[in-house]
Amino acid sequence: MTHRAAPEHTHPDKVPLITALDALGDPVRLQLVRELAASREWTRSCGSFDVPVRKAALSHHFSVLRAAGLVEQRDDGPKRVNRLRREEFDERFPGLLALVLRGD
Amino acid sequence: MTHRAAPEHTHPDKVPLITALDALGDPVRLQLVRELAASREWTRSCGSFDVPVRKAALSHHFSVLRAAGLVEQRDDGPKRVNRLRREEFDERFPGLLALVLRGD
DNA sequence: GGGAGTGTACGACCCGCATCGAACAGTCGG
DNA sequence: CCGACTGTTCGATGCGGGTCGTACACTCCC
Repeated sequence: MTHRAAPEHTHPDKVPLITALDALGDPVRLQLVRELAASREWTRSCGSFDVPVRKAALSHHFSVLRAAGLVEQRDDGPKRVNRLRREEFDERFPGLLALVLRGD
Repeated sequence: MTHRAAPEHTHPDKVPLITALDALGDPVRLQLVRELAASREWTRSCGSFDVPVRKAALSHHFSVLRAAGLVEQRDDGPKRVNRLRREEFDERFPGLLALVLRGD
């Protein structure tokens, strides 16, 4: 046994607007979302992102992104791979994700 | 003479996305924007908003909103009246304001 | 001119958050 | 079974942002 505890997710439907704005209002998390959006689903492990923070902080940021309904995670061997919740999040906050990914 | 110094404004065009998200990611400022959106332009003075902070903090929040290109201010006698920059801001960040004003 | 009203500037305080290092848990491959 | 790798958790730290009180500037009206 000894399964790893599944990460706690929050569906975008239950996310207050201010939580979403707050989650996206951080440079590191914004970068994570953008980089994740540019990758195929379930291909990026947490440590594979180009952000200037150590893994402890990184783990924290992913926790915030999960709580904001932006990211879904799944265990894949020793790694934890990620997926951007495009459709669900966009249905809850139409256009917000598009705005974030619109570069500039 | 002794004109009052005109408040410093930033046009939405020059506002980075993260600045806008950060400005809207605060409960007090979110309330200010919403309340302002529900009023006719140039009718609300800074002190006329129903927020649980004193005027020093209030002044700070309006400074942030100006810097984010969300609010325009004009001196009207002893008061300083406000206007939500709907069109300009929406052109810069399409849909974001709508999202904020969509209540829920 | 004086007083009331409005908003800004300044300094101080404080709480929260982002960060880190280290220790731990789980997984896989040799 | 042991070591390398990945990510979480914990406690500690530092700093930035939100808040306040006070003092100040400006405007209007009496």
